[in-house]
Amino acid sequence: MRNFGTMNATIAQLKKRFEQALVAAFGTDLAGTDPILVPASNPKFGDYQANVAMSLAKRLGRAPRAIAEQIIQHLEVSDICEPPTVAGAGFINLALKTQYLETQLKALQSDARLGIAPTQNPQRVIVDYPSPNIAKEMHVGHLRPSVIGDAIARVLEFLGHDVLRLSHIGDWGTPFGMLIAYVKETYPEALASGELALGDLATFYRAAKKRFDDDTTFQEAARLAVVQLQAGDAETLRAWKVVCNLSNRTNRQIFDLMGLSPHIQERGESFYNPHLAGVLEELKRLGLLVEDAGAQCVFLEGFTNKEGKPLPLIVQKSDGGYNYATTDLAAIRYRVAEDKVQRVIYPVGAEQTNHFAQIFQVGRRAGWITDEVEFFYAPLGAILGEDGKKLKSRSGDAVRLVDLLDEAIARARTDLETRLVEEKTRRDRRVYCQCRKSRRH
RNA sequence: GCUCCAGUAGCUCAGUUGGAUAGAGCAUCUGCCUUCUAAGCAGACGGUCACAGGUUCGAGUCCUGUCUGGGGCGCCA
Repeated sequence: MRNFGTMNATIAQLKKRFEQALVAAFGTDLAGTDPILVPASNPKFGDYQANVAMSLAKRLGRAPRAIAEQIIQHLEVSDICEPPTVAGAGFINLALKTQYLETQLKALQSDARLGIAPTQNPQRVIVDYPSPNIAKEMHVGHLRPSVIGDAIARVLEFLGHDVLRLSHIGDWGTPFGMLIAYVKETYPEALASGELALGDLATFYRAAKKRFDDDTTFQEAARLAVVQLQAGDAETLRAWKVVCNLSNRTNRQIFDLMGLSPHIQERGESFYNPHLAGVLEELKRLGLLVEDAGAQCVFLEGFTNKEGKPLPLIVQKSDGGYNYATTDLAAIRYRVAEDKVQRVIYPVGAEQTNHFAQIFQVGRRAGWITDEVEFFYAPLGAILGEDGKKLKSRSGDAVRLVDLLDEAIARARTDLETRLVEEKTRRDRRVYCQCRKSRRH
């Protein structure tokens, strides 16, 4: 059951009255009949309408309007509504009494919770927060999951749920390998000193990406760096830690700028790293794992490739590395087994619909996701530029989030100042006019 | 090729288990506020709900097909 606020309580109350009226008018056969009470389709019909008379016409073998008339003869709602009326094909229209509304509104006004009762069955809920890859700066794509995720978390918390805010940051894996390989190759002194301003890192990232795209031997070096990272190589880990700390500080500043909850916990890909092998083992034990072209896969039901063959979800690459899907599966397993959640919400861009359907399917087939726990993917649209395409900077990269926020704040401030000046001018003019008017008399 | 999402007024979108004459904001036009390049108020205009079938007392809503746009589709995240 949902928890009822005041307006919902009104609907519940009216429904009860209708159920009583239905029994009084037509007998106990109709006990428990849904009165189909909904908000009025148009304000001119009042506040609520009951559509049950039409639905009963065939069953009772009588005209809907006659049924409606008989219902309202037995309907006792005078403490809440004006006298009900029958209209159209057999609609019963209800208008709330002004005095009833007054009483309700006054009650809301004096209630710190605005009439919203805490939930009857609080759950442990995880809300997935935007997961920037910390090898890169946050960009415009992180805005929506930030704001929407935070809003969802606040609403659930207000309702009385135990909300765990987790940022599944990309602090591991391929982009890091590329970066580490590039730093090792081009700026070994920065690695040794441990000093890297993030701005430099962003530049490094672009240069490394170009290097990665242009040179196949460098791609190999990057992949090797990932393996070294996952194998726990000391120097690689040192470089990794420096980058993590810098990046986390910067991201927290951006979170603060957006006014996000201070209670966001970082639980990134590195957190799940020790659990990945266990995920593989369990999938293998369950008979879900299949080797294909050197990669460890789970073949999916309902997903096919261009040739119509079942599509694999790759959980271990042919080079031995793990990927996005593996970490997400580890997170699913951990959240159920260790966090003991009843609900997990992922506000993530809509383009990942397939990915979530796939990992949820594997999670269910592995027995981690049961009917007792709800994994909910909340797809989000993208923020588009004026050309209707994803918002890009002039150089073609995604717009940096900090730039976007700075500009938004600057524009809002300019707009506010303009309005304040206009308002003052208007006030002065009004005073002036009133003076002239009063002088005339 | 397969698959997911979307298509409602000029624009941006609501439309709650299928219910009344499909709504709102913006834009446009008209009028009002007896002095304002402001602001507001009132009204008007504006729809084959992408298209074609089907289900039924009734379809924007459910089913089937078609068209258009967007996303995704083996070792990125």
